[in-house]
Amino acid sequence: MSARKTGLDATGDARPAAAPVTIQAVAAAAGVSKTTVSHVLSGNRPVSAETRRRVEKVMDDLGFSPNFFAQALNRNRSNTIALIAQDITNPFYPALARGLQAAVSNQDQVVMLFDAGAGEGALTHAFVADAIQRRADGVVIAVSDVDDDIARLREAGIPVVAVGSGASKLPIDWVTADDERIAADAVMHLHLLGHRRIATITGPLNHTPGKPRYLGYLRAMQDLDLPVEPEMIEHGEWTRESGFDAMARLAARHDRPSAVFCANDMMAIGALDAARRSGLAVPEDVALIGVDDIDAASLVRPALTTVRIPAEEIGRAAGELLLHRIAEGMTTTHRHVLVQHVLMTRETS
Amino acid sequence: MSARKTGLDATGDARPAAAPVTIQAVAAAAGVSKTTVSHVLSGNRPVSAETRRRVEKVMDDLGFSPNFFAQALNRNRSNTIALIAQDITNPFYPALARGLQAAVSNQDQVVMLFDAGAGEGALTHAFVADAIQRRADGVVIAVSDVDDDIARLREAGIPVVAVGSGASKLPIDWVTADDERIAADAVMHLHLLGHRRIATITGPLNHTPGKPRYLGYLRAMQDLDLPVEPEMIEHGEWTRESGFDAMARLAARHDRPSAVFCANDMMAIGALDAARRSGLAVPEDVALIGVDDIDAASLVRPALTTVRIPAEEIGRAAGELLLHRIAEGMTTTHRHVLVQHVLMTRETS
DNA sequence: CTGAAAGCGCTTACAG
DNA sequence: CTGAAAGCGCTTACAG
Repeated sequence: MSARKTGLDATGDARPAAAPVTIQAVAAAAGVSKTTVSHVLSGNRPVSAETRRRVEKVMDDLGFSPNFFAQALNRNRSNTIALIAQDITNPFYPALARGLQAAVSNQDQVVMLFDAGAGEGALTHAFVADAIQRRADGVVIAVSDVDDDIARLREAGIPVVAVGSGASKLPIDWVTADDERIAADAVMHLHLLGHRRIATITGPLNHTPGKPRYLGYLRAMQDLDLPVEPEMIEHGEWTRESGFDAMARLAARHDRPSAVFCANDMMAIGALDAARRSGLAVPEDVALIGVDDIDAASLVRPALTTVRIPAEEIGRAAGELLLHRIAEGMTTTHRHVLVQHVLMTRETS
Repeated sequence: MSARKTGLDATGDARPAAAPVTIQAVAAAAGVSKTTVSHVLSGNRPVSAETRRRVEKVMDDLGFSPNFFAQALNRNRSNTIALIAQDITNPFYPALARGLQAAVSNQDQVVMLFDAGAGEGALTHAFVADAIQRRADGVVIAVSDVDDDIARLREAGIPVVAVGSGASKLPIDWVTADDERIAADAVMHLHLLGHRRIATITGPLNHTPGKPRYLGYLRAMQDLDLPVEPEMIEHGEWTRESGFDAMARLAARHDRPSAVFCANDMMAIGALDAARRSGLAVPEDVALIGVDDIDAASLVRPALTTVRIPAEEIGRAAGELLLHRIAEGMTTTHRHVLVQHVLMTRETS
């Protein structure tokens, strides 16, 4: 660690931890049984107003807080939801986490965060093991290609909802954006603006969301009776550099496109640089549209037109699905939610 | 929720949850006592190789996984660290979370995430109550002005490390960036480039890090024997708009600065827009430097020179401090870590 | 409306 | 090297 310590300071008072007060202590002080204390706590059984008041006062005076583990051991419920995220450094996941927290916290659920760090599947396996061992009430899994992990969770009897895995072959609750429609809507938007020669810079085609966004482009072009030309299809790797290179190639053509649908914002920002480098004005010479609405999309000049994926809402929906599933238990029916995207028209189109 | 459901599909198999296998069951199947099973699990007592092998095989066959709550109830340890973050939507916090996870996960600790959602203190109080109730082994608190919450945690006997609270009056472990030096180093950088007329756009001055960054500016100007002129000090609110406005005012002066230290990147990006709007070339007419190194800093054109705060390292340091504190118990000495920032020289200076 | 007692699934002195 | 038993702090039939 390249940190420098500034040494110690010794002003602190070190009170020993307060004596842990148990339900037993409360019962004694209130002159009732543990049973009764437990019931004023849970409300599972009527307690006379007078007794209740007395017990509550004692709890307050003693600062009683029921032991979470003892409760969980009895109820066999952890009130904890695990979120396994692909890469928390990607703003999509924090927003997802926030929505999830919002949806489940009023049910007294807390979220346990696992960040796979954009790494390989090994970490995810470990996280799933943790979630099982800690008896999570449910897990939201926002990592792709993890059917085996999902299966393990279900064997352990833990409800799962997958995010962004319309791709999963497993019967399971999931919520995702409609990537194919996102792409189609982006193309429609360009078409409405008068563009006919529309290119695309795709992501990797073997995975979600690269593939559905590509298919959406194709579908829209066909629906609009626009010719799909192989020269108008460039492949990127989600990165700014790959977007730059792809756009440079398109710009160099004598029959260059008048508009480009980029499958994400990073590539679109790269494309923006390349366009200007090639002396093309945006949007006059080429219009550009991305997907995601990352922070930088609105900070860049000209500000990027893009399709926003409501990550927070996805998190909220995932939380609601999970709560349902927890309440219902495993059944044979599964819910799927497609969350609505929104077109953010800015300056590049 | 503005989502549309696509209905249900009914392909799933709904295997009932596997019968929970206990230590008792393992003991029976292996022909030993629970005591022995417990010890092969914990390694707290020698077990003959032969017995150990047999028990381990049974555990494997039965898919035994010890009940986390029963363990926690006995050991009085949750192996859980709570992270209370100001606003997980701000990229600083996810990076912090990642560093924290990295530091504590090899000690079998898991992180419980609480996102205060940039909201007021009420939520933080609730989170602290949760952390206490769930018997977190420790908490990292990355919210400012929460001395009362910190006090409650200490009363409950829970170790705390604060992030970014050099400001706290409490004797406590903390880790933070050296905001005053960050500002001073930024000014030094501009000075080295030949600038003498250096302005600043500050953040709010009543809090960390607005105040220390302002003080660092003052200190550096004095150290460099540069005059501190009130006209060269503009106050912003961390936002892009406030940066824009502040820069517009500076640009309008006949004695405008040749360089501006902006206390964060958002304001610097606003300043960049304003400078160009005023017909000033960056960095030829005005040089600009920010703080944070948000994603957009390198995506904007010209790319923003800034000072990077290593959030992930802060998280890692906080995790290490916390682990220490958990191991040592409350003592009267406290550790403080100042994490090293790094100058990212790009195109605006 | 209230209690005594069994039980949740582990760990850990105590004893051999 | 191994076990029987008490105990961690709750919840919940069962009984009154």
